[in-house]
Amino acid sequence: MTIQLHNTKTGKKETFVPIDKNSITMYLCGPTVYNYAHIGNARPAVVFDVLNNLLKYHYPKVTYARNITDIDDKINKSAMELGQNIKKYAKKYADIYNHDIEQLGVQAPDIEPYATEHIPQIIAMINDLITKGHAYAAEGHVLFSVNSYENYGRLSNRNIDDMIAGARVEIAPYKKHPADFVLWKPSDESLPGWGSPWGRGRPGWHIECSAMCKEHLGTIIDIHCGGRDLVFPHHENEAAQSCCANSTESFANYWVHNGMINMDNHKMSKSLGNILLIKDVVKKHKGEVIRWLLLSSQYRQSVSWSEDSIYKSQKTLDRIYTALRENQDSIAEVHHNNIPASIIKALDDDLNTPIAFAEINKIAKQLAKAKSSNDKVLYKSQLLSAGLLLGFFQENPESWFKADDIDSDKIEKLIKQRNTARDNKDWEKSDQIRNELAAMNVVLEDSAKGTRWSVKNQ
RNA sequence: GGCUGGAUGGUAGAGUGGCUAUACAUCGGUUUGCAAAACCGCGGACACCAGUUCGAAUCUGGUUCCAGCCUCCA
Repeated sequence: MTIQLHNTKTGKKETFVPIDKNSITMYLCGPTVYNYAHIGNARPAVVFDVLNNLLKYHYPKVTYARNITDIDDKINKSAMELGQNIKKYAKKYADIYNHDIEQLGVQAPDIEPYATEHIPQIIAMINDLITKGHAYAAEGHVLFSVNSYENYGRLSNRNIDDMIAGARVEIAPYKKHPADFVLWKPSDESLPGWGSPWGRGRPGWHIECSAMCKEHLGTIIDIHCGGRDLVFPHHENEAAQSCCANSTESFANYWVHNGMINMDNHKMSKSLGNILLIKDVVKKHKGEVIRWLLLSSQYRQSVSWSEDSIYKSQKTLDRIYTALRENQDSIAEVHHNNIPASIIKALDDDLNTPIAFAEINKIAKQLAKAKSSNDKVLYKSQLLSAGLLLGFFQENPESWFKADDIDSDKIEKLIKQRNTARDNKDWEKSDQIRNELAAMNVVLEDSAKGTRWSVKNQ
């Protein structure tokens, strides 16, 4: 068994070699909670949920941490504009994030650290950086000195001087070097703040992740994940801080970054104003459908988001659930051992979910065609076991085709009436009832076994 | 300007130096009171130009176009 992962550090696909195969550590940069979570927040949560499952399939112990950044100027700004308590405001959106991604089948991580609960660790780390000559205090701020770290820029493959030449932002006067970034900044009374050797203040962006990684996973971790757009500056800075503060060569051995979501061939982003919120998407579509869509591209590629791609995901899952619905009497054994090797092989290869999905489709087809009870049990077991690993097919197939807000008794009564009419070959009445149900978005399917109904998905 | 990635059938999306990806859609068939679902089957693709090779959509070089990061971002 070897997992291959594309490592941003080297720009290559590499064989994953853990620091300690009996205890794997993985960290995902979770959201800064200042608004409703969008589908761009959902993609890493979903993708690395699968990676977490895969690692847990292979290794006896995996510690997966996914943080919540609940102290940030964006949070302060939003909360203050709305006249709300900043702490409560952040907590509210952290809970919403968790609730929303849960709808997409994302399991809770092993550890969910909050930045504000790690202020002492953050201050200690900043102290270390100052002591070791990698940071300096100036005008109530503490800044990381990029010149003090020769490897600065290596993760994101950037040359500091080039970046400064193209810099478009005004440089704060207290910075020794234009690329120096803030570790600690002063807070006035209106802002959240904590006592520190540099006065009352709050942490800058980046340091919280370094401190939380160290606290929960150690000074060097196996895998650090996040969105592609975090490579610079966030991860570059995290790596610099951590390596300097901990006096280590490496911070994370594997840096794994997911691609963006594209709407009309453009990244979904705040500046373009094309943000789609999870809460709005799951109002219209099943979470599992969205999860399928998010995993139907390999994680490093962009996802083309459209109504059409949602529809395709819906239809594909409908077909698979139909196969399961036809085989409800077969008793499947859901177990790791029943996951087909082809699926593990696909996932081991840098999380190739499209191939895994192709395999799932083939198995679903086998299941639909299966004649013998042995085959039925075999394929159903494979499908449900692989589904568990990837986060699919655990819903009851009957309920998959129903809607929560529908009057089942009434529908079944009408179906009974229609079947009486059919027995009497009263096709006119039969069709009239079918139309009546169709108006309620209910689709009927007659078979030798009786009449089956489903709510038509939009 | 610097650094990354891309360009595959109607659409989405993998992969491979010669062998059906897969899904959705279309078309034909089986089935059906009608239908639906399911199944069977048929097509159809590798941006452009050179080169390497017995053979390239797959390797190399170039061209064009697209996206991302360099500024908050997942």
